[in-house]
Amino acid sequence: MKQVPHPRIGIRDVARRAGVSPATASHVLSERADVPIRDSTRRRVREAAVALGYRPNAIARSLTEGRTRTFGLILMTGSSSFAADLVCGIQEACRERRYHTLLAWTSGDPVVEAELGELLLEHQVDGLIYHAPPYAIDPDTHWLPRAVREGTPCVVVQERAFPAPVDYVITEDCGGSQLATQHLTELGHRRIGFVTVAEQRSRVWDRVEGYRRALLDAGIAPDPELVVPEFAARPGEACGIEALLDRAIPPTAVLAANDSVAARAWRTAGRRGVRVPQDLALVGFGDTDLAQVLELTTVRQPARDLGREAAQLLFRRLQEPAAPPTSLVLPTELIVRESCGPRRVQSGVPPDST
Amino acid sequence: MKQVPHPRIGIRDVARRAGVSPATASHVLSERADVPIRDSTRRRVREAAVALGYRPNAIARSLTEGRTRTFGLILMTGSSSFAADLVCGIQEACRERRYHTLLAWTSGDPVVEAELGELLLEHQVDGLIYHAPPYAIDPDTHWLPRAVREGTPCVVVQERAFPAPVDYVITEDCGGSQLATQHLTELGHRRIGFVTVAEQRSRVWDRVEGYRRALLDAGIAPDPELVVPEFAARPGEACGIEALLDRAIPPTAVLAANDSVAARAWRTAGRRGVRVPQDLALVGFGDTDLAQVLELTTVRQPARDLGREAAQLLFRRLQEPAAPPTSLVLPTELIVRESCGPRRVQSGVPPDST
DNA sequence: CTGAAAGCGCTAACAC
DNA sequence: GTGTTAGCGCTTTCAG
Repeated sequence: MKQVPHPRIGIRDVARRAGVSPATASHVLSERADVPIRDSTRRRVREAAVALGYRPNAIARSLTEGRTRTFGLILMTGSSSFAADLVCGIQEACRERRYHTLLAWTSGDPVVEAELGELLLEHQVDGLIYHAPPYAIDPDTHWLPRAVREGTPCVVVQERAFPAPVDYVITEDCGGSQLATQHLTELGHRRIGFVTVAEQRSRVWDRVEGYRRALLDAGIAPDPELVVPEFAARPGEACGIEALLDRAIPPTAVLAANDSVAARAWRTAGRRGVRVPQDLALVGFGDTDLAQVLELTTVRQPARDLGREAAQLLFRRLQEPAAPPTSLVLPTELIVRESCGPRRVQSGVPPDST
Repeated sequence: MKQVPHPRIGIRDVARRAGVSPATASHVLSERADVPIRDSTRRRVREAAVALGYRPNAIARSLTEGRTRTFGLILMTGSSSFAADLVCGIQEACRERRYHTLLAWTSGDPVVEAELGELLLEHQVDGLIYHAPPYAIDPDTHWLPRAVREGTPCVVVQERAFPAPVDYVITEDCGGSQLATQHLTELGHRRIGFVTVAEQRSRVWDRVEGYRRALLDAGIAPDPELVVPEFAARPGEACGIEALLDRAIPPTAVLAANDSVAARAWRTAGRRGVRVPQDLALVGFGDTDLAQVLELTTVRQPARDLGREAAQLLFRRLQEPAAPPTSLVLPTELIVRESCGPRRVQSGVPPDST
């Protein structure tokens, strides 16, 4: 019956019970190997701690140590699946070092973001992980560049240029897209479309670029007509897969800027009687839960690794604050599932024409 | 050029610059209306604070105030879309009160969970929000019941029985499922299947129960043959939608325990030449991003509201620690999209037989 | 090897 | 109205 209700017990209680001073207790409880303490004392302190159910107060500790063992995470992302994996990766990397994540997940309002960011800084986070769409960021007024100047390390995820000296982790989207396109050409497709997204995200640009390169490599001239935005610029305008299917000679294969666009394209095509993969090969981007559920061929972005590496970069910078800014590029990978079907014969071209 | 680099400035600096004592500065900066302070002084302090770019240290404040303005969130959930909405809801409710969320997102390992939970407690979170599958929890040894006993308020999300006095927020799944099933009977379906999930989650039970009730209401005897698990008990065994389609008289409509099961069913059916909605009406559960993308008829669970209410319950309990345990049940809602199609005529029964 | 004392940055009583 | 003092719970020199 060691019921210890409210009266939170502190290190002095442990010390008293073990018959030592708080300082000694602190030394053994913080596993400080460099301080020589008699083994019998060590044991006594530890026993006292368990007996009392001692739980160190991280707040007090933070105040003295001048660090909180906490990272702030600012998240504004469309794909919750990506975010979830990212978060899990971060937490994985943090676990062994007993670091935490203080979360600021906004729906995209920069004002809210700034407010939450400020809050994170008040809480003295040891570092920041930032993932948000690249709206214009003024280095002088935006909270993040200021925080970086004041010495808070920051790594930005999935962006390449940030107006402050930060570390980057990104995925190799250009290569992934190239691989995916090549897969389509190898399957026999010559007329391949791309549904992009409105925002001029550098990530999406890379994907279009990879697509272009693969086309060129296959001796196909990229047709600007076949690259269309998912969202209409003006209401009523045909957009996305619809626009592509409306072309005089519609593509036989389509890449989408992300899995969600691909999934929508799949549905829309189906409604028009265009079957995937029989009539249309489709590939997504991201390998989110959507792609997994739909058996969608896609380019895998290692979101979990992204999170893990982001945290690692932060840890590295805590040790070496002056290390040169790093950009880590993680490889993508083509995941072949069912949405492209087997090799097909191009219409108009006889099979194995000899 | 008010470049203030590293030397973090504290409240004493502000006080000095304003020509007041730290205490006074603290009073005005914490917006304490009850302390009478001359307006001119107030202004001076505030000006000094902005001029110096003062940022309060939340850690120090927490230590004195005895609370951290931080909630801990323990998340182990299958659906990232649900989790994302939940988190956003929590953050929404926290924003105005300047509360934070310390996150522990585990992949389901109870050992890791306990470790992270302990960490949250060390960080002195003011409250806990818990969402995880209901594996067996021993009230004597599990960290959460212990934390509750020691006085940390906790609200558990989407579970009904927890071996500790906590508050609950759940969704009205039984009613939602009933509504969905009723929708199917009204569409003319008499043979309706249900794909459940292996885990005996109380949430899923509710969904099956609602389905049964609606069947009974429509004068249809529930056929146990039509309730199948998504995952095979033994490898190789037919399961999920496959098992249902293999029945002598397969169902014309199927409810799934969640959207992801529904999405898989859709794909699997398609592969067997069974079209949704023409040959098979399908309804999901959750209204996750999956359902939205697929135009899947589903039962909406207000995940965001769930998060908001969870945080509210915590706030309430901080004010009234002794308030009786509360269970909040949030309404679900049938979202009709495309996966059930229009009213159909039951095979064998002539249309509008008069 | 261990303890005493100082202080992290802030707020809360209580003087003035 | 405002300043002084005393901690919050812990770690950390630095003596002993």
